[in-house]
Amino acid sequence: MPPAKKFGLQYFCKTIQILSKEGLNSRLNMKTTEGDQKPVIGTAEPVEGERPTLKTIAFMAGLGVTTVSRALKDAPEIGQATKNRVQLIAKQIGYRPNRAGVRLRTGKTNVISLVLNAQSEIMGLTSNMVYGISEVLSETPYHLTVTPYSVKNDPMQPIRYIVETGSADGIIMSRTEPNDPRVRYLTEHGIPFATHGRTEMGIEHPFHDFDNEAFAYLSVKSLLARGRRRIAMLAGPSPSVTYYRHLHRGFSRAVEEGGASTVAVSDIDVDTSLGRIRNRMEEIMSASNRPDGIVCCSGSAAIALVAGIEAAGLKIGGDVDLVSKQSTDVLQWFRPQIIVFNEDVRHAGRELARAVLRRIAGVDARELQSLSYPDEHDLRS
Amino acid sequence: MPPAKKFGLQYFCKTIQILSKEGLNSRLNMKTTEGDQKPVIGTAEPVEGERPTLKTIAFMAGLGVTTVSRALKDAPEIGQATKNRVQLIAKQIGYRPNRAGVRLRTGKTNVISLVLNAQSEIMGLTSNMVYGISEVLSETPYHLTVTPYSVKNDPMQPIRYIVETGSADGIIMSRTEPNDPRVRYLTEHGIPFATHGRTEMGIEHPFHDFDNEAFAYLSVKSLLARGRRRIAMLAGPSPSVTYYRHLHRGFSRAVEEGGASTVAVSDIDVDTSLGRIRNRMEEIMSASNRPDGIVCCSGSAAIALVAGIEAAGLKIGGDVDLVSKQSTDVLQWFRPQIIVFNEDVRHAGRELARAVLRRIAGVDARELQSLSYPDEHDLRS
DNA sequence: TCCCAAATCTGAAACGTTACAGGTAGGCTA
DNA sequence: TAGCCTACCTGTAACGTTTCAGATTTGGGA
Repeated sequence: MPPAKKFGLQYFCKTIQILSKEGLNSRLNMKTTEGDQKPVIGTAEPVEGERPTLKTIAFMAGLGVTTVSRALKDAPEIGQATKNRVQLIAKQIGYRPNRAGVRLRTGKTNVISLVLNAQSEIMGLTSNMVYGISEVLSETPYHLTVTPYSVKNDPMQPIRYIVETGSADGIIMSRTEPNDPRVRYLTEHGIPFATHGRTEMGIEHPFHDFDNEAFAYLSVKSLLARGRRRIAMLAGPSPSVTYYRHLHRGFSRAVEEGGASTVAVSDIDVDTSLGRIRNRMEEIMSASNRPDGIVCCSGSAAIALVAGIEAAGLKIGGDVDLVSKQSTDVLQWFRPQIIVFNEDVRHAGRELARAVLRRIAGVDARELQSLSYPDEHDLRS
Repeated sequence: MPPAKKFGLQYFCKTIQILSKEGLNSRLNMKTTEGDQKPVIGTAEPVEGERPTLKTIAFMAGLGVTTVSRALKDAPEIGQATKNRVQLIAKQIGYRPNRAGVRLRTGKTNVISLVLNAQSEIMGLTSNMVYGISEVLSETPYHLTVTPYSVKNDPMQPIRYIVETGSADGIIMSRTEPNDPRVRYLTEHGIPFATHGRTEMGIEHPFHDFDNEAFAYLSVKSLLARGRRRIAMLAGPSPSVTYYRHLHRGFSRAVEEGGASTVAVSDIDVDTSLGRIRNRMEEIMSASNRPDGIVCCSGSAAIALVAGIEAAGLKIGGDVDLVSKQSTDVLQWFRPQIIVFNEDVRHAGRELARAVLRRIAGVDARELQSLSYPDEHDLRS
């Protein structure tokens, strides 16, 4: 008979005592050492190839499955000694709850879903977001699943899918619109979520946002400080996305305050292909009323902008200044040097993950709203 | 009594007939229209707030749950008429199998896990990989979960977790090593996987790889064609990663063939911070034995390289030429123009996803190995 | 007319977990 | 001593699915 290796004699005895009740062994349907009827008990190694379940622990501890389940989650009706013992066994045999079992019984998935637009990739945004979220989730039982959708498709589609199939406990999504149907839908259905970006629909929900108004304002200010008077902006996607408005608000305010004028940049935005941005920029910079200061809200677009500007025979820093937002540090090393403000998307990911988790835990949405501010790195000053 | 809206009289009658057996209604535990005993049947709308299950369909069709389950997966022992009927009902009420139920019963998770190194982000790699994979999975019942690990941690850790908890049906991972313990472990455990990158351990497994040897070879060739004689390379991560060797093989071969010489680039690689790359590059380019041609295998590193080169007072295209791999199209617009070869990571993601799925389906590993070739975009020629 | 096989269909059990509704033992009060 | 309360533990049922081992029906051959 194998000795009760690490659990001490008491557990062994208790188990034997339980075993003496007739039929228990077969009722528990446990593996036995071949030939005789003595089951493998008391050993602390993960003995069987199969994954341990509550039943395994219950068998080893000589307890009921229910008791084990409760002991593992520190329920008040279980004695402290029992809890300690159960938790020790669980740890030693490497017990991990079966997620399918939990999910089937409770409906809890332990999944957070990141819903992403697969078309509009702003340099480094997706990856940093993913890593930021993972960083937080890795210390929890939650897993991250990614649910992308094409910009041509209905953004509601993945959301509906998740809700209808109950495939996540919480959702993180970006590119919010002022009146965002996803926010309305999820709120109505009581599904916890957090958005990267704000809305303007009177619904309080968790969000994290970069202060694009401040970014645009500061960007224009720094252009004005360099004596630029004719300011243009390559803005966030379509006007339907909320931060487009923030950008324009900050932009207009700074331009007005500085008594400068604006030059419209039509036909292109940060979702446009870099080739088109370059070409259109060349046109714009070749016109007589060309801007002498440009604000850009995407790092990769900025590189294309520069290409267009130079194609028009103009010089950054001389004929025109450029300020850009960046979400990696690549632009820091880009020549000609441009003025950059950093958006820490990884941090945003962390904030969003924390927000959904706390929302799931029942925290009021208003406590889960945060803003982060542009961080200027002007390498030229 | 509600009419059998869309299913025709026969189903209605059949249902009624079934219902007439006493107790069936309560046995099925179905909701009934309040007051009387007539259950809601035959209606094709998703009537109840609750999600339909097999039981719902069974009830509506007047069949057993088992039959419905089988009918939905086209089992041979079910009559064609029944199949059609069941599938129609399922479609109309929007039935979707409960993943937890399936997973608990069969052990199949319908999840593919992408295991990622969260530190070494090569510009655009992660996001494009994610999108490529999703593109393929979106047409299947599979979901994508992302499991990142820090480069400081044991790369085996996430793999072990997935295997031990059975949390995915297949795994996609990158940064393979010639003798990769993950590949060995997964092969031994019979878990389907596909790697981005090859191994050299005599184990046949599905992979997709970019031909880095060809990339390095062609890069050096194009430098030689420009009259460059002293060639250097900023190589892939540590020598422990397989593609490092491929790069060097292609590099050495081309250098030898051209009778050129090499300049070692020590202390930095594509995993190093861009700031260090820039500074180190400035040192290297200030030395007397500086290279006049450089190969770089990461787009973001290339930008830092250029910064270092220019800091040393040298001119790209004049004093030195630079070739870089890129996995987005950003470098296309970068000035000074450098020679670029494209690696289509999104395509790699698609290939990898298809490979795991086919591996799960039992296809031989040797049929699931593919290579993609560098695609030159030299804007200067 | 009867019987057998093929064609369809069926309920029960099981996967691992948690919720529910108890059960038992021991100590305290009356 | 009985009765009751508390502390601790228990078995059963259920979540939705698939598998197993039949059950029923149908049709054809003898």
